[in-house]
Amino acid sequence: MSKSRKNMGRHSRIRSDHATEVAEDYAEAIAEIVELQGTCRAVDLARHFEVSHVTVNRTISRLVRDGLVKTEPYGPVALTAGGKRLAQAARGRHSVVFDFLVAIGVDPGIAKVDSEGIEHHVSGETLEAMKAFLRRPEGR
Amino acid sequence: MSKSRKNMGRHSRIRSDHATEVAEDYAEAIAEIVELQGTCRAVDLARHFEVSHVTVNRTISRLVRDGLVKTEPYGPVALTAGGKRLAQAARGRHSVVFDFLVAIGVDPGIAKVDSEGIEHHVSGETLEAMKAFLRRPEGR
DNA sequence: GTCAAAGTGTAGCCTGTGCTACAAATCGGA
DNA sequence: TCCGATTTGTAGCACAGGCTACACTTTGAC
Repeated sequence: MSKSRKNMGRHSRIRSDHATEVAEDYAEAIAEIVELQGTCRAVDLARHFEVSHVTVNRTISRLVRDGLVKTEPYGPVALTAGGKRLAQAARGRHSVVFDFLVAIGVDPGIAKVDSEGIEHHVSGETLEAMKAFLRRPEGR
Repeated sequence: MSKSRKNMGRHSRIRSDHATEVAEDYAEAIAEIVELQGTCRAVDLARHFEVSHVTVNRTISRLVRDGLVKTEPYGPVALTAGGKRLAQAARGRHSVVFDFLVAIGVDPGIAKVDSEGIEHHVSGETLEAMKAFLRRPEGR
């Protein structure tokens, strides 16, 4: 991340936000797993994302470096305050996108997959438009 | 691309489709530039995506390798038949997503940026739902 | 308590996408 | 025609994200 993200143009911003996407996905997944199981281990994330534990390991290192996650050798993975904030924000966006897709008639199974990809590219304005749509009385 | 994409799970598929996204973006951009200027040079793409010409160069090499693009040393960049097909498909999806966002009330400027990110994550089913929405008589 | 299974860490490899710096080619205008 | 500006090519670096192979801890069943 040599440029300061703020000074990036639209296109390069779109491309280089992959790191952020990954961070959001991980934060969301960790929050979810902790909620379900009490703690989250690396192997849970490996299974969740269907990648090797090595990849998870290094991603977690980056998240630790970026202050989103706490962990100890051979110990579980936990979100920091910042990580929790990120997870909650991602979750909020995710659920709006999901509900929205279902509202326009997409099958929930499809909507689940698509919303995971779409959520990272939805601006605040578009999210508001989706929320507004969901508030319409006519419904779907 | 060691795994055959077909055998990938949802999550890994989502992640590893970045190469495809880039290919679609380039195909779309090349088609657009050719339409506007007659030919497309590497420098046009560099300006379009706001990346260095070196990055464009190597990306084009990959597209050539993948049979989407034709080019010669110091020559312009042209799409192969496959590249044109990809460009057209991407363009179609892009315009549906853009029109859809505008239809639900998103500012066109915002919709332009968001649709570029979203288009790659929209399944055929979701695209159909968007098209169906656009066909509604009530309009927005 | 021991030992195997499960989980985690580390080394080393590949590809993709970004860059700077420098070299070579092409093209236009004087 | 020639020279400088533009464009393209190449070398080499960094980092993210994927992997396999192998080593080491933890944990649980016996």
